Amino acid sequence: MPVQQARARSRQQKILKAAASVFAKRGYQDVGMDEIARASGTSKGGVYFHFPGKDAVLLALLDQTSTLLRRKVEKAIAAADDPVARAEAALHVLLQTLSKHRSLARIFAIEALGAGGRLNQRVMQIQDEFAVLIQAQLDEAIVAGAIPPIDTRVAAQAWIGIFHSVIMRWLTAKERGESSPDLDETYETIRIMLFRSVGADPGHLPGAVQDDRDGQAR
Amino acid sequence: MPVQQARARSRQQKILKAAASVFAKRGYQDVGMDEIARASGTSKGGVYFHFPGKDAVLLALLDQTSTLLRRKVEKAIAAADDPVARAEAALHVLLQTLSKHRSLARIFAIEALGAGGRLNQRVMQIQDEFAVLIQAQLDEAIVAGAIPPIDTRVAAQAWIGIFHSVIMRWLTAKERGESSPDLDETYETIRIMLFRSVGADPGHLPGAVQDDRDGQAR
Amino acid sequence: MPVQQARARSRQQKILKAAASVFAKRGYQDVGMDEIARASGTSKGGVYFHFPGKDAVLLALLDQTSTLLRRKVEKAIAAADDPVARAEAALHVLLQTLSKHRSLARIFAIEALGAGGRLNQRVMQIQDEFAVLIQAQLDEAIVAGAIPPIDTRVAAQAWIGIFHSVIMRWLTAKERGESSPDLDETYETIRIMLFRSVGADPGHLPGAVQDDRDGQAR
Amino acid sequence: MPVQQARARSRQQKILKAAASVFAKRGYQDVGMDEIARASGTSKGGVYFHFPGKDAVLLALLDQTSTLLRRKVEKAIAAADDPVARAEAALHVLLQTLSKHRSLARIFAIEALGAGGRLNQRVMQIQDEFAVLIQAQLDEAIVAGAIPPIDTRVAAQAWIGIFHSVIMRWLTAKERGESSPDLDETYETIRIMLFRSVGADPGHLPGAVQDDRDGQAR
DNA sequence: GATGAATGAGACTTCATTCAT
DNA sequence: CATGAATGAAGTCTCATTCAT
Repeated sequence: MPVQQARARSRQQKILKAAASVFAKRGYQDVGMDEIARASGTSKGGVYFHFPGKDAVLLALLDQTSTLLRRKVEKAIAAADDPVARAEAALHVLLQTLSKHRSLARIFAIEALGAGGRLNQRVMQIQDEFAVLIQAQLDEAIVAGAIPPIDTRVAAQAWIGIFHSVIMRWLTAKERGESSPDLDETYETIRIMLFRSVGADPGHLPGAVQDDRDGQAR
Repeated sequence: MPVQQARARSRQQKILKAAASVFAKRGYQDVGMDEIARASGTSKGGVYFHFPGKDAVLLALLDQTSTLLRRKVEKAIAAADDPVARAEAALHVLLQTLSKHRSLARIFAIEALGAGGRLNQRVMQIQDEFAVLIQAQLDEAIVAGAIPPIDTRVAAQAWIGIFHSVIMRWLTAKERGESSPDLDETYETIRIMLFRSVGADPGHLPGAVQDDRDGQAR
Repeated sequence: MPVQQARARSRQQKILKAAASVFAKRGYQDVGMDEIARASGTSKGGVYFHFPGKDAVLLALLDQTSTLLRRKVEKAIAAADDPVARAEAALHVLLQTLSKHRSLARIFAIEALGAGGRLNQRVMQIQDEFAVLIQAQLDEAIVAGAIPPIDTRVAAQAWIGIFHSVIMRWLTAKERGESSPDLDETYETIRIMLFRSVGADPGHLPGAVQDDRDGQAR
Repeated sequence: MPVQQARARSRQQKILKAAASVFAKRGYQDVGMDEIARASGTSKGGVYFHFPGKDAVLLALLDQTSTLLRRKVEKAIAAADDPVARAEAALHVLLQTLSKHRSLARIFAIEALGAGGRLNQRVMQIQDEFAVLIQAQLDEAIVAGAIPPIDTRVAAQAWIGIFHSVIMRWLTAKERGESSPDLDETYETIRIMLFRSVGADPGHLPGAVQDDRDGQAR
């Protein structure tokens, strides 16, 4: 029955969308299945029909989102010219995408990390996946002689860490009494640091041009 | 009544120590006051006599620990020679200290995230405090001409992000099926990246020597 | 879904009935939700599904009971011949009904007092409602010239006070080492006092006849 | 050691006074021993040195107050001229005294009644003691031919009930959204009802004169 | 006598999950 | 497929009472 399957999928999407919204607004821990159900226009039993449990909802959300993100990242990588630019483009597109989906950003950066056990692991795994993508570009860059040899595994993870810190600052600015930082502006500095950190010349790709291209591409 | 006060203080310390242990082992969310009490050799009511609630226990733990850490960091900063080295020494001593107190590291990096908004904010605040320390060194470095001008606020935060990623990898390596990374080795790469990221010459301070000096400073 | 709703309503009734029983037997304060649940053949969570808290159970009990009582009282008022008799009939039927439901009597007169301000207020409100009914009859009696003018508001409240004292004595007789008073006998005296207190002639309605008529009215 | 005994007694009085205040303000159930201790300028252990438990504090308060009240009532009875006036004077002085000590009124009429078991019993006992005093006057009145024969036990209790209702209305007026009733005015009606209820002529003792005399006597 | 830290039973409440309808 | 009533384990917190100092 493809009709029913389609209905089921759409219902699942509705639930995931609603869950993303409430998780971001009130925190994974503080949201009950009741609330997810209500926000989805379903009943508690309905949610349980589609997902085996509360953490499965978040897990599905993480998986679905990370798949989409990875696709975007891969596209961005493919579109860039040289290895280091490719690595940088990966992070840049990640940042730009999440900056447009605050809920998802919060879920990845805070909610799922603090949700304990399985959820935590999955987030780290997803980070790993992105780190691997970046690492591959850095490896190429070394082979190409664009940057000096370095432990690219560690470097890629460090880049993810930088990225994470930017997102966190942005997400928690209001709660900390700061004005929300301008991400584009912040990223100017960040890109320079990324390039320099691996020994690449930040000057060989003028920031403004890069930014414009990226912005239009999406 | 210094006698009773002394007893109270020692009991508080006992509770905090026990709490650190159980929070790290089984997660803030999964630990009940029962468990904290049992681990402290106290009763539930005893814990509540000293702390108004479970989150207050974690809060006290964070505050106490962060104070100690800041002291260490300040000492390390004072002991280093030039501005960039001071900034780097801050992170290095942080890493070395937390690597010796896995429980505390886990609580700062992971558990506090799942403990609700207030705790969350506090962790970010504490990160800010360290960021400010680092930022001050970078500012000096720029004034001294050791590194080119840069948005030191963003840079300091990025450094914290790098540091954070190292800690997270180390904490979750086992759960992710990886072997626990050797932090000293990892840090070799990290330090180079830190220096380079702000345009400093990483070569001017050989790793081994740096390590030794740090060791003596503590 | 009238099926589920029917089940829910019946379950609520079961809970209220059980609560009335245990509250009367062991006192509102000494009864836990555990006990209410057990007595209802439900689980603690089940009680909380239907009532937001322990005091809400008592509140619902008071409301439901007072509605039933008011209906009885209004019927008795309608069945009596002259205004003063109507006022008296109101109290009489109240007494006769509560004397058959000791649990409810105890809950209204004693338990609700120890259940905190809100419940307390509600009981006074309910008393007010009955006082208003009586006051209306006394007002009519004055208009009809059956009794001399008087502050009927105060008078009605005084009647309630008399009624209350009878109930209290009856409820606490055993605990005070007295034999439980015969309410019918006591009421002989009470009725005379009620009539006299407002200047009515108590002789015009012989007790026995009054009693029979009341009995039929119900 | 009479000195120590005196100190002990004064400390007890301080505790009782403080307890009366906090019980009246926040309710017996909601007040903890901590609060009693703090309000007494003592420590929790200090309260336990003087009283075996929380209910013992309230019990002592009830006993002490009721003794004082009984003394006043007996004096008022002795001062009145004829038997019915004596009975009425008992209630009147009770009302006037409690109207000047709202805290105590609330404790007798609400807190202790809702406090369960022993406390409840004691309040009813105390009510009995006053009822007996009144009953004795009514008995004399019957012997003297001032009022027709009646079950004086029931009558006396009914009088107490009327008295209780007046106090309750006065105590809870604010919470019920009413303006606090003027007790003197209310009592005009009440006295007439009291007299009439036992078949006495309320005219034989003009209200105003009676009131003035009573007021001056105290 | 007094203090206040400590106890521990028990209160209320929440919520992920199950399942009859 | 969906509903929502029901479950029950577990959690946080309170507080009368005890007792070492």
